Parts: sequence; C-alpha cells; structure tokens
Amino acid sequence: MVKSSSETPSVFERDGDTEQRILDAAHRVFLRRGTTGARMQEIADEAGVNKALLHYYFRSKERLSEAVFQQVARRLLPPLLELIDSDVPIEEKVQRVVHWELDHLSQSPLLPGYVISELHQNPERAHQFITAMTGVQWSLIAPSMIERLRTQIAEGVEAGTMRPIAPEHFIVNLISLCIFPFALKPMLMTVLGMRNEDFDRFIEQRRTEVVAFFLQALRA
Amino acid sequence: MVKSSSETPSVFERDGDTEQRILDAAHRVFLRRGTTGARMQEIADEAGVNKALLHYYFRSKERLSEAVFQQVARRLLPPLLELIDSDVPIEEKVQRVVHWELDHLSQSPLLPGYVISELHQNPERAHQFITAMTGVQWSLIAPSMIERLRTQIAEGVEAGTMRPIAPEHFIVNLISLCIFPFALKPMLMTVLGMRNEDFDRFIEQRRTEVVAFFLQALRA
DNA sequence: GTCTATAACAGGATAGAC
DNA sequence: GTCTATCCTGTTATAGAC
Repeated sequence: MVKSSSETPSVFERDGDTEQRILDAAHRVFLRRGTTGARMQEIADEAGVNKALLHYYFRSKERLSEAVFQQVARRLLPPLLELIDSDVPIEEKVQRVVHWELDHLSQSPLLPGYVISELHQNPERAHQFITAMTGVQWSLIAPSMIERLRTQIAEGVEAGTMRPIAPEHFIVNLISLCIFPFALKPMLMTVLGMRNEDFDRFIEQRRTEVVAFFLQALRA
Repeated sequence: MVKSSSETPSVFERDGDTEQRILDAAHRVFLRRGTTGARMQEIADEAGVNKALLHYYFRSKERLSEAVFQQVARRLLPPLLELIDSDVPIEEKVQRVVHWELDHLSQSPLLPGYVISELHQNPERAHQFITAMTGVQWSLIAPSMIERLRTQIAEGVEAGTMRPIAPEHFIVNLISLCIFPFALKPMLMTVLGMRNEDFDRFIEQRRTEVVAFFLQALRA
C-alpha cells in the first residue's frame, strides 16, 4: 500500500490492496454459497467495498468466479500430484498424502463440497484444473506419472509384499478415503448426530485410521 | 387416467398423470442443474406443460425441490442401511453394499454430485434424509445399528480374522470408495482423459476391485 | 479508484379467461 | 386443469459524478 507512506500507519488498516481483498472475499462467499448461490452484493459487503468495484476489477461475476476456481484448483491438485510422483517408498507416499490432505482440508472443510458442486453444475470447468498446472503439458505428464506408479506397484508385487492394483484405482481409492468425508460432513453431522467437535475428532482419528486401512489393503 | 376410458387409447399419450410428469421432469432438471441453477421454465418445457401448472401442483420452486430431494433421499439411504444392518457375515455385507451402490449409481451417475451440492449449499436440508425414513425414530435406531456393527466386528477380531476398526470408519470408508468416484466423474474424465465408455469400464472394474481392496483391509 | 444512481433483465409467482 | 398475460422482486451490470 503505497499511499500509507504518506499517512499515519494504522493497525486498523485492512491488509492487501483492493483487488486482493475482493478476491479473498469472493473466495469465502463462493465457497459457502456456490457460484450460482453467491451474490455480488454479499462479496462487496464482505470485502468492505462498493458493488461497482467488483466489476471495475473483474468485469463480471463469471470472470470473478473463474479466478476463484482457478486459484482453488492450483492449491489443490499440484501438491497432491507432486506427492504421488515423488521418489519415496509407497508406504511413505500413502502416509504423506493422507496427512497432507487431512491437514489441508481441516483448514478449509468447505473445499470438497465447493469443487464438486462447481464441477457438477459446470463440467466443462474441469479443464481449468489442467490449466491450473502452470506451463505444463498435462496430456504428456499424466500418462508417465501413472506409469511410474504402475512400475512402483509392480516392484512391490514382484517382491511379494503387495497385491496387484491398477494405479488409477490406487489413486481414486486414496483420495476418496481422504476427501469424501468432508463432502459428507453435513450428512454425518445430522445422520450420526455429530457436533462440530465430534467431526473434528473423527477426522483426527482418520489420520491414523486411513493409513492403517490403506496399507493393510495393499498387502499381498 | 380416467378420461382415456372415454377416448380412443393412443400410444402417443404421455404416460403418467400431469403431477407425476412434472415431478419426473423436475427430478431430471434438478439433478443436472442443482436447485439454484434449475429454472422453472426448463422444468415446464421438459414436462411438456405450462409454467403456471408447476405452481398449481407444487405452489413454489422451493416445495418442488423439496419433493425431489426427499424422493432421492428415500431411494438412497434406507436400502443401504438395510444392507448394513442385515444378518449376514461381514464379508457378504461388504460385497452386497458395493454391488448395490455401483449398480444403483451406474443408473443415475448424477446422484452423488446432486446430493453433495444440495447439502453443501443448504446443510439444514440434511435433516430431510432422516425424515426420508418413513415413520422411524432415527435417533433411536442409529445408535443400535452402530452397536450391532461394532459387535459383529468385535467377533471377527476375537476370532483373529479381523483387525479392529470403529464402525463409523467402516461405514464411511465403504461408501467413500463406492460413491466418491461418481462425484469425481467430470474431473476423472478430464484429468485422466477418459471418455464415457472409459468411465463405465472403470466402474465395472471397481465391482471386484473395491470388494477385494476392502476385504483385505479388514484382515488381521 | 471509488462511489451513487439507475438501467436492463431474468425468473418466480399470481390473476383470470377458458 | 390448463393456458396467456402480467406483475414484481432481486440481481447483474453500466453511466457518470467525485
């Protein structure tokens, strides 16, 4: 904030420039309401600026929602793929992915519901997940990642320590066990009568439960 | 259709009465657009009737969407709970649940995305899942179901054939592995470059894959 | 860059004829 | 029961002053 150099600095001054504040507010509102349910007015209020400013910076609701979704995708997919493609034993991989996902989603439990809603109502938006990988030729990367994982599994099978499993099912099973419970949160809270603390405790248990479950499932 | 008794029966006559046709159309539209994204006009068009008729039969969009959601919940939860609570060996339970879920969701792959979207944007609607259990005191049923499952698991543990697992995690793991891939469908199709047939084949593989994976995970 | 005021329109709901 | 026509509110988007 350049202008603050000529003013008395204030601890009450909002952080970040206006554009960033709008983006942050949009992030929060879109995540809890979904794109169709969100209102530009609510975003403006939450950012503490006038509605017209949203259009000044982002032109339309459509573009603003794309900016938010893209940002979410960028924080979601690349770190996960890096873990899956890293050069460590497969048991270590499982543990790292589970811990990273549960840590990350505990911080923003609305993420799975938001992303699934968006993709459901707007499937073509899925391709933004790919452009979220900045400067990468995804169609070239993906198959080789899958093949490396297939090789690693095959080595375990040959050594007699693992049962065979297709790498696609390996990945889908792993992220299902981590992510789906957050998408189920409202239902678990009602159907199993959980309160917020109960849910947090439940997720905390899963940090060890899912790792143990998954590693046992891999055994020969 | 009483009036057809006085007319020449026609194979071109739409099936079902008007109210049912509207409900069916609403079901299709809400499932693909979500409640906020759906338009009363689109439902009317799909049902082949006038927009005003929707209000004649269902009073408001709100009520129509509740009718659809409730119907979906009723087809979703009770059969699952019956399987989980049935009096068969636990391995058999796992197999039955997986097959029932995958069969059911292959018929309506939009279901998981729809339900998750609804619950995300309208968490209080989760209680309709409970009223979907017609005439059952859910708060009394749920704990005893969980306890019966806990007992069954404990027996396996005692016999030395199973490792211990909390019944809540047992259930969440099982339905995660079955349901989540459908919620991921748009992403899998894009990120893994699947077409519709590829996805169907992938689900077909999971009928055996998930059962094998899960049963191995339960082993001592 | 930021605001106020207002245009422009989409979409849910109702009145009333048939 | 079903339609046409219309109302009316909420929401996105823009014009224009400061």
